[in-house]
Amino acid sequence: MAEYSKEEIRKIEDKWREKWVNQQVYKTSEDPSKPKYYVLDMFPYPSGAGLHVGHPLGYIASDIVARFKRNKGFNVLHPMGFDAFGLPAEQYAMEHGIHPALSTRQNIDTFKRQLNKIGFCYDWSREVQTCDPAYYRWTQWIFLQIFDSWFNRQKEKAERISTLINIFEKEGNSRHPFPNANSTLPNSSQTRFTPEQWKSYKEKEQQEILMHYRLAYLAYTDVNWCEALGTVLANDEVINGVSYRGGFPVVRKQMRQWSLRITEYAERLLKGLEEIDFSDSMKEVQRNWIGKSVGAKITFKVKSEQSGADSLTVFTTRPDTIFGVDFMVVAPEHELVKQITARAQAIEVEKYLKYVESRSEIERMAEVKKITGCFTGAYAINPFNKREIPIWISEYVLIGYGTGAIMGVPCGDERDHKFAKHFTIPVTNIIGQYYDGSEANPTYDAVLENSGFLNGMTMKDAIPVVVDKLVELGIGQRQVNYKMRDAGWSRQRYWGEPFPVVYRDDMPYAMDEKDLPLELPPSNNFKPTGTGEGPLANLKDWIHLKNGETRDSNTMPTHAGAAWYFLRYMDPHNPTSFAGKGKLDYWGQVDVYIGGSEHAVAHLLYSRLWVKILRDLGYLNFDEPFKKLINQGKITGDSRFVYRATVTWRTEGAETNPESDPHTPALFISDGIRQKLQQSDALQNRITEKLKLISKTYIEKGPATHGELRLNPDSWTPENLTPLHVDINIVNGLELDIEAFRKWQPQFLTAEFVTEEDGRYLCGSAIEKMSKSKYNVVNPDDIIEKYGADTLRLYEMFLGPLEQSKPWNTNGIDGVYKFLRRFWNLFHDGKGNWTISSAEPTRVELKILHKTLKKVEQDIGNFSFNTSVSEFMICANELTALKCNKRAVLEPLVIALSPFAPHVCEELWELLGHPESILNASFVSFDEQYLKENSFEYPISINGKVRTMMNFALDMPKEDIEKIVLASEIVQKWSEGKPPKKVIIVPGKIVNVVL
RNA sequence: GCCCGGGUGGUGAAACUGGUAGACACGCAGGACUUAAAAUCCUGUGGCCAGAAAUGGCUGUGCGGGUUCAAGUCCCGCCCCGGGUACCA
Repeated sequence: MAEYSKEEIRKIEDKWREKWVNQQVYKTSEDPSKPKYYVLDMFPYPSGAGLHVGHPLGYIASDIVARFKRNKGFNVLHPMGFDAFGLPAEQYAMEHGIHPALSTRQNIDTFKRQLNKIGFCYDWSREVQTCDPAYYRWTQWIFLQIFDSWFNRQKEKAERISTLINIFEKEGNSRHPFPNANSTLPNSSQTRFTPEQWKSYKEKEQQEILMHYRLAYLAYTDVNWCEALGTVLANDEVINGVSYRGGFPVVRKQMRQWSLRITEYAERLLKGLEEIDFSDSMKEVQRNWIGKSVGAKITFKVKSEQSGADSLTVFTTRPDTIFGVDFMVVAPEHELVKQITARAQAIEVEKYLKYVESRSEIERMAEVKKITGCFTGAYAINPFNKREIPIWISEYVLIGYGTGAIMGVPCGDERDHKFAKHFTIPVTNIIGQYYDGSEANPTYDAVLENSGFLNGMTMKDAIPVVVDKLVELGIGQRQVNYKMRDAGWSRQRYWGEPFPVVYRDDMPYAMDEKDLPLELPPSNNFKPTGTGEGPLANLKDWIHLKNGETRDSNTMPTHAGAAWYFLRYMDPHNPTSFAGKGKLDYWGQVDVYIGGSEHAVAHLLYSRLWVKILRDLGYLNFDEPFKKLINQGKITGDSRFVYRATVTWRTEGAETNPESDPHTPALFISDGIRQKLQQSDALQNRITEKLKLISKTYIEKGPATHGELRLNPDSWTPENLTPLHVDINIVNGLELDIEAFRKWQPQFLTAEFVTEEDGRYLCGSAIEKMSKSKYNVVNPDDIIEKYGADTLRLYEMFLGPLEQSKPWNTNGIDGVYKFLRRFWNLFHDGKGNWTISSAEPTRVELKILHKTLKKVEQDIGNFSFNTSVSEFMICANELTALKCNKRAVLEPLVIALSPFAPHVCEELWELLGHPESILNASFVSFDEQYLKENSFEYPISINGKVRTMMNFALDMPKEDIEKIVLASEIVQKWSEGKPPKKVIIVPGKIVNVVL
């Protein structure tokens, strides 16, 4: 027996960590007799830096849910694994010469060791690693299923490619045109073929046609090419024209790449959002990414000198504004440009196209407000009033969206208005006073004017009228557009899944299933070839097969392995399928998925896509992978800075930077002084004096080689302060431990300080991302060393709402630590002796128990863990005050607390005489009946209406009951028409009446 | 610019569908124990005012209005902070 001390905590935690592993208490198997519950964490990328205190936040939350659900009688699946393919390991390999496979394995070991210290109840027997051939065998297999599928738009689902071939043989592609409007038949500009034609095509031509339909397809696409990384990046990996990793420039380039035809699923991905429980912002981000817009396609007749093209098709969401069209704009890359440009404008247009071509992606993005453009000399004819509308070219119209052409309505669209003003195109006002002549108004409410047959209608109402008319005239139709593009799926990288295909006659063919996995060949050459081929192209023997076939030199993006890992957990060792049908059906959807919001688009969309495809192909019976998503907030670091006075130094007259020499004595200015510096000449002089002094001692002490060097104190001005990150471990609050700082890094050994008046050196602070280079990382191991894992868990939950981002600080950690000791002491006397009693609990004690159980159960249900922790603290305080040590009260509480603090609760549970792990105990649900029987409800009516029901506890003090009786009389009179001035009725405490 | 969040004590934060604002915890102050310190425990703690005291009054949830018997919570306008996103027609 012992007190709850540091030593005891360590003993308890070590003991239980070992027991849990030995007894395999976390091992889960399917059990049809119990309801299932699947709690999932976003699996981590095992970076070299290990875990910091931010990582476990979500894991602790999911662990609490998992343990709680298990105590509530659910069969809980709570696995963990590693997203182990990816760029950083490869980058690291190139810099340090350590193979990604090795560094990844080491990093995973570190992660697992750290995770286990925190006491998570993961079933490690289900661990998956995406870089394991036994795993990526199935990633490749699923890829092949996608490759072997097409999207039947009539049935709105994926089907096998063989069904498509059947259709082609019977009816050609008349009912199933190419999904992509730009696709054409091989060596032709036609888009339709008959069954006879289909049969006449050669193998390669048929394959080319099928490629236009496959859900995983190979095509020349505009890709984001990053020269510095030597690879293609997905749209979401490019931020402001530079790569999200490294910040290198990215350019558009045509390359033959694998893509997933996610656009076919745009509508289903959008609809699916309605049935899943994601946060509003998360759904919004996905909706924006999909970017659905409903409108119409309108074809205008074109009048030009050339006879080539006679029509121009635009996409608009506002067909109601058709009478306000004052110009047309086509994208510079639009094929019509060549065909309609007038001779008189040819030079201008040529010049403009050159200019556009010269603009890099970054420039275009940086200067979106710059208005450029050029008139083609051709006109479109408004079908309703026959007006001639000039056709312009401008880079603000994108070739990739809609039809690559728009109708310009300056009175209603901001950009169109700016364009018109810039090129002095007259503006037609169709919305009367809604348009003030200086700014466009995108209203839907205006009553239309100058709009022919639409006059007098509101814009909202006019939309369907116009569209009907357009359809009737055969010059337009309803059209839905999506911003989302197909997902680029090739990476010129080594450390990823190879594509399980072989090329024959330049066309890819699926590998035989029984030859999977196609293992990543060993290699130490990770450099991209620079020609657009992946590093695997360096391995000639691997790329070129003996029979003349070749392999793909690219690998899949990390999203591939992550797009289905939650399915593999259900049946991780299955050698014959990605997961057995029975197990997939038993575990089904993930009930709760916890992870960061940074995966809002990529990972979550791809996972949703893969599940939808697998479902369409009959492998799954659910359409959405994640029922509920919780985004835990980020824990940010709280950095500390010291401010170094920078001076130049002279060496025989020449000046150099002092920081280049580690022996330069450094002078650091306390933050309080720094803030007053600008206003105070006295302080400035003090610093200059100090610098002069230092410069003297420096010369005396300085190394011989620098004998000529002399600091130049006069070169210092108040602006010359350089902030340096300082290790947060040698700062207490804001106060720097000066001695520790001198020892921290050799160049600070002789550092001097300008301190506050009380002699302390105060640091500056800033909230930033936790990172090694900022010296603000807090390692969970250190917290566990100091307080134990249970305290860490409780404290991370106590810190604030799960979804909220917050800076890490340990200010309140003593509070939860003290709580654990108080809880421990309910079972022990002050000296550590076990003092549990089997006496009957009193009504008050039972009330405390059930109140706590109720709140905790509700709070966990709402993922409101911070208030749960508070509830336990209140409970412990109340029971301590009552000196309650009764088994009937404490036993249910240990179970309730065990998800939060599993180690200490297991220990107490064992001491209470239970040989089985507390994980298998049953959470005692609060007794609603008991709470009801011990309180009564009193209706409060105001002006005759019952406004509220108040709950009163029976054990409240006598005088309070008297007040209630008084109040009840007053309320009675009130309803008779004599309202009191003021009545305050408070459940259980105070009643105050002012007559 | 647009779309989501969010502004509550010295600090982290509670407050269910409008019904005691500040639970719980940190910090701080005072006290107990101690030769002393640490640890622990107890008491107090939004601000202002009155009172010897118990206590009482006023005020208070970013700012300005409104609805209501009652507003941190609902409505209108504005300011600030965080996140996402952007020539998407």
